[in-house]
Amino acid sequence: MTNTPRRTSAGAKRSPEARAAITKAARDLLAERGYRGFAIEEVAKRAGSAKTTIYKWWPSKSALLGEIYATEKDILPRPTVTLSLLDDLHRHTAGLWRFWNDNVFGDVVRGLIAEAQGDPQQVEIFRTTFLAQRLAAVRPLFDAAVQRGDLSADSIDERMELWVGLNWFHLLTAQLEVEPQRLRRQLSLICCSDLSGHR
Amino acid sequence: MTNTPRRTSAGAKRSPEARAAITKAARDLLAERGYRGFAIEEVAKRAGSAKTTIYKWWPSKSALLGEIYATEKDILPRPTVTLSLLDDLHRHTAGLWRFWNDNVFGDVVRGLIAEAQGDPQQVEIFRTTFLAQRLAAVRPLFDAAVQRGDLSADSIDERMELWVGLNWFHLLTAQLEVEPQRLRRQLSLICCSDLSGHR
Amino acid sequence: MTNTPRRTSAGAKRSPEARAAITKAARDLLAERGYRGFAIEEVAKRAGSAKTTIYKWWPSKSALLGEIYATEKDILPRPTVTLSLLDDLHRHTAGLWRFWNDNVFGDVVRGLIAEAQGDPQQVEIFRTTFLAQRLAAVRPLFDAAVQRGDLSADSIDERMELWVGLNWFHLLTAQLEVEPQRLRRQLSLICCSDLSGHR
Amino acid sequence: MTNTPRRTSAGAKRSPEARAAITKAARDLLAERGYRGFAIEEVAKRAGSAKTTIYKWWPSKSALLGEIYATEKDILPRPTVTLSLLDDLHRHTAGLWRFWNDNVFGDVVRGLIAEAQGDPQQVEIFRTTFLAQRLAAVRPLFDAAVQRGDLSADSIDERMELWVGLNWFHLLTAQLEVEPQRLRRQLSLICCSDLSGHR
DNA sequence: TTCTAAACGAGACGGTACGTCACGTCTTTCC
DNA sequence: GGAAAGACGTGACGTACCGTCTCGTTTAGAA
Repeated sequence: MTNTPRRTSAGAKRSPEARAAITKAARDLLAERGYRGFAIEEVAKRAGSAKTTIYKWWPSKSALLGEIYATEKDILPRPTVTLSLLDDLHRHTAGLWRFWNDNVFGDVVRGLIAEAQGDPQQVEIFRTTFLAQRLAAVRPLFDAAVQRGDLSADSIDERMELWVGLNWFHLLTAQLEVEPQRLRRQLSLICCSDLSGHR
Repeated sequence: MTNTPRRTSAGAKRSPEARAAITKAARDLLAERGYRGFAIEEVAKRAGSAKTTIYKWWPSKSALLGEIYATEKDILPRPTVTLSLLDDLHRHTAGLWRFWNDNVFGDVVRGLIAEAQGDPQQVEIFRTTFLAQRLAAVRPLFDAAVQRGDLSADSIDERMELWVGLNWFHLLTAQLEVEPQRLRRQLSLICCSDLSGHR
Repeated sequence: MTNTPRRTSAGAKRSPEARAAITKAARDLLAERGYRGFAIEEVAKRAGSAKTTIYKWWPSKSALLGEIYATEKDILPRPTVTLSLLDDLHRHTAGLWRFWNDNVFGDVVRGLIAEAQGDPQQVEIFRTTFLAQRLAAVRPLFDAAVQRGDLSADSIDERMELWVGLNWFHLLTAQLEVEPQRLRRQLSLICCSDLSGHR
Repeated sequence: MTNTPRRTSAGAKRSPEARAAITKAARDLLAERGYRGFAIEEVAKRAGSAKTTIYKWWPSKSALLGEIYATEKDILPRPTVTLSLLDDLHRHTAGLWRFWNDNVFGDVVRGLIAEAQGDPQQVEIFRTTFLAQRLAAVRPLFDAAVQRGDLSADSIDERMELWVGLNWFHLLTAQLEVEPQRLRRQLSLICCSDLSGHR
């Protein structure tokens, strides 16, 4: 046997210290210098780690950024479901924008989006992992609305895309501070049940 | 007297040849290598020009790309106004996505958005120049709808943002090829005149 | 966390190949194009090396040139000591001027001197490293003369400066080909043991 | 001088204002930034003049530097003749070094020497014009010594070269501040009448 | 226990592109 | 027709990160 795999196990295990030091350094660096100043070289220096180690575990800048964001997802505002999709979405969106604006995480997401561009493969990865996770998080709000009969099931994806687009627009143009009523009006369009009366 | 100001004008004029050579080289390079391969250094080499000359007239990569995009965009059919905002928007959006998808220009816009991230100043510039121009181009469609009494004037900006967000979402996730009916449904939400019935 | 050094270990060693390739390229370039045509950029290209690697080990053009000069200088016969300082100095000086004149190395030293001007720090470096080395090489001649009782120990530095000054004068005015007797007479003043009879 | 808008003349003659403004700007610049910071571009800017104008009248940087030095030659310490060459030379040399050290003129001469290197033609020009003038200025001291019978006429040039070499050595290594007795001892070797007793 | 593969730090290295500086030549316009 | 203003190509500068590649040093599972 021992054909394909070879070597069941031996050798040192991945050091949790190194891992922690790297993600911490990355987070700090991002907080201090923003996406622009985020360089693997600098992360390694601050982590007291080696570039090789970083490249070993995170094949790309995006991978590291993604992990940072994911790690922090617990802090992410969890959507709550009430009786109105608009209310739910408004509350959640406002919270999310505040979260992006107050922390570095707006920068992180910006970085993720920006970093992915230019490499089709990365875009793919970004869409299927990161974005999918985020979408899964809000989907319950829409599902509940469908349950209530407020909108049809097959329009969920289309509406969610509009919602994500709106988020990105505000994030990428650094316009996360918006008058609540204005935001609510925009969201109401997304929640709009009337899909007929357009000429 | 008029001493202090001292000069109306003198000196060689900006060479149209150099300008043309640079923009042409930039366009070609972009077509050949996409946004990733777009380097000022290479543009200069191809244009038979000097880096300094480029930096003199276009303070940044983005500025040069923006100009290229703007001139190229003129080739696109201008949005046309009929009697239905949804029709107009659908036609224009589909054309735009095709334009982005078939040429490198999807890449260019992606690059412009990505490039701006990480430098607040650049975001500002991007928003006030590039984005503003693009928005001005579609606004007539919405204006016409207002004229027709189909929607209220004060909701134009909010709707346009939703529209841009939708564009960006599809652009940045490399999903520019979409079933027409699906796109139409999403756009219908943006055009939706019904803003009531939401709690 | 623990800011204390987590690991102890050394990195890769300086590659002798790179070093050799760089000095060789530098030597070749110097020979072909002289001091004027000597550019770090070109050295890097020829060495198949990276500019950064050069800057890492030789902080300046002068440093690299200095090293090249020093190693090349070793090819020169070391100054030899006989029973007469004047003879020794004459032989050595004539040989040095020939070395300067026949190769590019006159140019190199000229360049080193010229380059240093305008930056006090570089002058300092030039004096304490390059010049000091060169002086150490001739000092034995004078030491021997002191041993023989031909001149006093405390006048060595003063005499050597005169000697260097003479060299530089001829080098910097491109007058390295001189009638031997004339040179000998000038050197004889430097070796002169009579320090009296002057008011 | 006149910061008021210059440029009176139109037509054919060389403008003295421009000339004066350029040399003044050059002098100031040299004083402020030393030889390193001495750039034609900057001189032009300060003079409110055009680079072309400078290049028209002074074919090279050296030419401009040379003129600056020459202009100031009236301030140069004039050698005075007494009964002792050593005294005369000592007084003159000390004065010269002080002059170089206290003003920018040390920098100017350094610049002239440095600038000439690398271009054989310039070295030639430097030697036959600038250097010749300077040598002519001290020659009287040596002539007087010959008159007094202190040294032979045919050794003048050789001694003067030694003297110039000594000056340059100290100038080019930024060692213009020297203990008087030390300098005197070095000069005494140059003045030394004893050309025999060397083995 | 001993062997040995893996993880890790350090960091050298070849690259690519950056944005800047000063050069010397040129063209245009003003007086 | 001299001089200003200044655009331009040229060439090199020194820097920042990239991602890959040795080097020894630990470390811990397998023999």
